[in-house]
Amino acid sequence: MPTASKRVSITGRSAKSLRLSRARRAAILKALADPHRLKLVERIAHAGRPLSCAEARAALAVSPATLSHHIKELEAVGLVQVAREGKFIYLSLRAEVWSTLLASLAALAQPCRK
Amino acid sequence: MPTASKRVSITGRSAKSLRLSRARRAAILKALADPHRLKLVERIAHAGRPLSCAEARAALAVSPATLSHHIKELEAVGLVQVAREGKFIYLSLRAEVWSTLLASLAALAQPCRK
DNA sequence: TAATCAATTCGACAGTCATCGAAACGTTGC
DNA sequence: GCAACGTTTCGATGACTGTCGAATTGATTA
Repeated sequence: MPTASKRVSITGRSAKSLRLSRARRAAILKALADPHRLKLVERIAHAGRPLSCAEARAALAVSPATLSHHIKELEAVGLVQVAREGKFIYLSLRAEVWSTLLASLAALAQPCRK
Repeated sequence: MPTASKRVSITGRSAKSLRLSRARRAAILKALADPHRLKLVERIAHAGRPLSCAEARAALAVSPATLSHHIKELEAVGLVQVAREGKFIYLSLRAEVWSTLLASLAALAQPCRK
């Protein structure tokens, strides 16, 4: 089954619809599968504005090294965007990736809507 | 913040709504985070009927031992139900758990609908 | 009972991962 | 430049995980 539009550059900003391969879906799910990272994503999503690193640290209670690792993980799969401003960083959710993931999972539950 | 209804017995069949803790959500996501298991869940969902173990093996191309391991993993988090009929087993998706998971993830994306 | 087949369990192995302390990097302000 | 601070990288460690072959269990059939 040949797939259509291929604009999966992770940095694909001007997103209309983007397609997630099963491997990529699994990678995103793996990034979400850690309790700390899931909590972090929740905080970012609920904040409604870019989340500072200090806020992230307060929410997670892990060492700076560990937090940095988790942030890099979420950034690598394209779920979270990292903005740098001088010394500080700010985290925000990539809405297109998130909604595409949800759509993929929702479509999966359909009993073959062929 | 105290949580309401607590009917999370995994075997909670007569489901109205069930609540998933973050830990449980993370556990389910971890179960989905493996490409083989994700593919298996897709096949089960798309089949529209209980999937035989032979079909699962054909779809995954792993050893019986490995398949058994993955099935147990999916069953442990309550995503998949295993029905035994003599020598054979049949796999089906727990719709309530699946829809609850999706609802949790979807709610997460709301920018604090307070 | 014996043989056969589906599925599971048992080790074992290689690879991955979360975690941290310590050191390094980059920015800000003195 | 130098000190302070936020963030990242490095190295190590302990725990977990996917995988398989071999042995086992349990049900069916000869």
